[in-house]
Amino acid sequence: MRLAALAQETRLAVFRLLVQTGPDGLCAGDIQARLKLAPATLSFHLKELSTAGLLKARQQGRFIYYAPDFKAMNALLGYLTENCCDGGECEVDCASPAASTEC
Amino acid sequence: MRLAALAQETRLAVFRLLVQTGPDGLCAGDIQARLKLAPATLSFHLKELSTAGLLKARQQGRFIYYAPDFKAMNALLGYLTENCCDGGECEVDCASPAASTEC
DNA sequence: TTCATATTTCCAAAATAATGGAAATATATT
DNA sequence: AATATATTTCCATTATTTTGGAAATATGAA
Repeated sequence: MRLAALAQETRLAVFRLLVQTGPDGLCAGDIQARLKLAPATLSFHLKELSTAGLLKARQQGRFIYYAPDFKAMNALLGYLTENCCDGGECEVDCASPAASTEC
Repeated sequence: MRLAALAQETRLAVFRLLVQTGPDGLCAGDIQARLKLAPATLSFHLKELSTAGLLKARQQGRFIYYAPDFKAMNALLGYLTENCCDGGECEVDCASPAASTEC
């Protein structure tokens, strides 16, 4: 479950760091250094995020680079508003979050 | 943490049911009947969602109606894409999820 | 091949969260 | 006041998740 994958401080920090970094991503070691995590801990969370489909990994020599899967991220955002107000019109501002146009 | 509040099957089911129902919401008993939850269990999750700021409760007689706080929901969606690609332009489609215009 | 570095897997301990029965509270109706 | 219904709180049990040390694996460099 993707939401669950993001619903954990450490994993959210990892994901957001990668979102901010962009498509090139960061290798595990860099993430570890930036967020000060034990290797095993980071590895666990990277696996969770990858399994959830939120991250894409690519090996480059000894390094493994992780980057967000932006498509998956979008799907997740869409999911939350799906069928809002029973599919009908609604006066409430339940779409187009401010940041969604800033990317 | 709002994400964490939604990252639990039962709570997500409750929230989505309420999103689909709209601003009028449903009383606890109706939610309970629809999702077949033990009263104590539902109460626990409603409190989690409320504490997270995702639900608004209004008492009406003996009943307590719960409805989504759509503003909070939007803030949450925005949060995820915040600072995407370091604030710069990015070719990746990391905004405007399909469903966000359908509400 | 040997050594160094990057990352993961294994595993067990610790922490946190979910569940639901039973009792408590709150409101309404008679 | 007595009774009925809606919902919550209390609490103990169970289930799940997180953590990180140590060992294993993988890749590259000398």
